[in-house]
Amino acid sequence: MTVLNARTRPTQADVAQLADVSPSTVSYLLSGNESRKRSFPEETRKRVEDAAAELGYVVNHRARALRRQRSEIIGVAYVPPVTPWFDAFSARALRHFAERDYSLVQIPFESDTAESVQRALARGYLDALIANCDDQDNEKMLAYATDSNVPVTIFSDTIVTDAADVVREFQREAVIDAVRYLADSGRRRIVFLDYEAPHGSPHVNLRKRGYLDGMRAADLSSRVVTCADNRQATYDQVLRLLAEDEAPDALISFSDRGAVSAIWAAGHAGIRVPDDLAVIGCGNTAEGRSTVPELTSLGIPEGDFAAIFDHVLERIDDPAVPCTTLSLPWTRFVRASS
Amino acid sequence: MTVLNARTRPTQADVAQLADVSPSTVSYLLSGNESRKRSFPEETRKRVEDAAAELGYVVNHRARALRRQRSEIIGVAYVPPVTPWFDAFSARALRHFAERDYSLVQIPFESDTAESVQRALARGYLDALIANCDDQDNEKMLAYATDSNVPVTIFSDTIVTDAADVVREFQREAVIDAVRYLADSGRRRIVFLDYEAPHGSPHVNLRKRGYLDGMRAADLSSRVVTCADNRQATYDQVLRLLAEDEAPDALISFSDRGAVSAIWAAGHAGIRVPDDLAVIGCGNTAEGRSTVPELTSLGIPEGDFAAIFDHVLERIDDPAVPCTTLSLPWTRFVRASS
DNA sequence: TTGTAAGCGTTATCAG
DNA sequence: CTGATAACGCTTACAA
Repeated sequence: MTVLNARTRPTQADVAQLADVSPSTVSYLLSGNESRKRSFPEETRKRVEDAAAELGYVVNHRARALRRQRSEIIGVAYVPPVTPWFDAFSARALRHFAERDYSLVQIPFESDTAESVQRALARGYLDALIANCDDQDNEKMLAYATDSNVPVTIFSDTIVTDAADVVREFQREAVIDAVRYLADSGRRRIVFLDYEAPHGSPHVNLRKRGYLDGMRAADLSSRVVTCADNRQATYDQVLRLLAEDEAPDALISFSDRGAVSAIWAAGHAGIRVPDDLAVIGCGNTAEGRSTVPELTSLGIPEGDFAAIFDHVLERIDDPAVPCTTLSLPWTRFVRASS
Repeated sequence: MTVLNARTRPTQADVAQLADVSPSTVSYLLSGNESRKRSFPEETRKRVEDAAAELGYVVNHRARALRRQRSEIIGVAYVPPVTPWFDAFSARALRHFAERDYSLVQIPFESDTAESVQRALARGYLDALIANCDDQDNEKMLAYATDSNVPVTIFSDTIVTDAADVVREFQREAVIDAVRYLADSGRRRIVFLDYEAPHGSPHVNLRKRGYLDGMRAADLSSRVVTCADNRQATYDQVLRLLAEDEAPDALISFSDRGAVSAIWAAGHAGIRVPDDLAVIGCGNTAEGRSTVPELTSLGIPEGDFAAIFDHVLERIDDPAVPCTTLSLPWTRFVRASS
């Protein structure tokens, strides 16, 4: 004998009572699969739907999650501050999963502990996790994945594992290709703008690697300038660089952000882009599109995330589906700056 | 008669069996309150803890959420792209709530529909929601809040409601104060750099309002320059502005971002900041700290979010706690640029 | 000090 | 076509 609590949301039992059917009928009609639904007469279905509408019934997610062993929540983990790329990625994920009735949540975490991700995975309120972080953190993700049994997807060009789906971007190869592209168009003094890794993380800098390999292949002598992680500082450094006797005729930047600063610096040094100086960034972010001239950039092609998302859903549906390695090679988006 | 599924995580029943106690004992010991725990002899507790460790038991969040009617997940909703301010805010929230055993998730949503927030609230997997958006979206949040019964907190200087906690930032008053500050230090030609609202949203621009009111109070004639939402464009506009005959001797920008572009423009026009031109931004973001000279900015003081977070927790613990209006007035952070 | 048992709201099996 | 009924894993009176 339960007194109906006014503060509490209506349950299927309430709907059943009002529609004068059994709770299981309500369950079938309100959240069963389509074919099962069709086995009910139109009249019953309407009665139930009306009753639900009248009471403002909406399914209790907690109960459903327990019973179905599925929360219909997918998480994307990242280390703040958010990058424009990650922003775009989440937006695509949000839409893709929403169409399939999944919620998407972002889990920001601190790189040293990754505590919030660990908590999320241990508590098990996620059906899957997509992590966008460096290899150091990726290793943690793999560990959490194995002892929480939650399907995890990571982005890494180097890690080999069967504990998680891995997305390969082939960053190194993309930069090699960019160097070749510049060399082919006659550039000789190509300089790489690098950034110090945050927190002295020891992860491999594949973009720099690609630059060095590319330069060696083109038989050009390489030069790396390490910039401070700060627009103004980058700007100043590029300004000095361009004032040198043997000034570069092309720049490849670790990030679009650095490349944008370089374009500004060139502009104010009276150096024409791309005529006197070609500039290429990495990331293919929105920021690069709003400079004058527009920035050529290397990055993940838009529109190809679907394969990743779908594989995540497959793994949720059937845990026996094996982890795979997905290829999502960076593309060269040639715009006005090169 | 259930066969223990190998893929399934151990339950309290498994722990109980191994430790040779009843399931409720395990529950009390592993997730009961402290005083209850102390009523068990050390020996039992140790047996249970050892068994749990051996099996790698971790509480099933879905079952607990159903039973406790509480998910211990708090959401912060926002419209991408993320702002530096929101980044900082989430980081503080993450830490504050984590210390109290709550998870924090971010819910990005699209401003026109707010569908993902609606879904999250309807499904009820959040114990509370903090939304950071403009008044247009805030109205939606209020509607969702009332029909989902989830405690919601919004940021608004104008909305009056008892359906949600409201945080007042007093942006208008802060800008009035900034104008007075500039006027007192002898500035006369103070210009406001404004931005067009995205998607033509009709929300009140309290910063501009404050500027206009402040100028009137100081008996100065006002001038608003509306910039495109784009660093380069702002830069160019400020450059033109500074080349005028009656060039401004002070700028107040709607955002730190715009103020930073202004500082750069001044630098390249050979105009000294702050001697010839004072610059003040809004938001007190990290970006402003990395310019030369450092940017004076208006914004929420760091370290005062605790009151907001604690009130959220109070409302979770007791739904009868009434909604309040919290004051978190913007402060003037005077640095080198003014 | 510990165990029994009744739920939390939903889904799925199975019988009618 | 519909309705009992038994879980899902955990919490918490209440009983022993």
